[in-house]
Amino acid sequence: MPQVTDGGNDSVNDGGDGALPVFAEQVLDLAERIPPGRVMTYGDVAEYLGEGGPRQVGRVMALYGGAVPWWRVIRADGALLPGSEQRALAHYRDEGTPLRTPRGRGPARGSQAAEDLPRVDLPLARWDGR
DNA sequence: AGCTTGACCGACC
DNA sequence: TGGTCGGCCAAGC
Repeated sequence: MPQVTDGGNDSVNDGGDGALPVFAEQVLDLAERIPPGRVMTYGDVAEYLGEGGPRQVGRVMALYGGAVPWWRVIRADGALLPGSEQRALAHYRDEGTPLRTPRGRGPARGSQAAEDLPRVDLPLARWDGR
């Protein structure tokens, strides 16, 4: 095998299907298979795949998240995406995802943020892949 | 080759 | 309850 002609184009080692890195495909596939009413944290996804870290998962979602139910992948603290909270919240209410009200059950006490955005009840809605 | 940033996480105060 | 610090992994400049 006479030289490899330097193969200038190294990398691109995607599954061969295209411009989508394998890791990204894994993340998207997993995101799609998350059942309604359930959520996973970035760290969980990374741990489930056994590769990369939470940040890499976040990157993939940021780039290709538009093709999957991005609202089912959230941060470890249960906070929703800034700017898309309302959109995600609408999906949660529709899917019946366990939510946790900021404080207070019952009659709200005056001091409260103008919006009272509920957060996802992670311990309850967390999906481990089973 | 090195530095900065990012849809992050966990520990600590 | 919430803000800060360090660590992790990859991409962009």
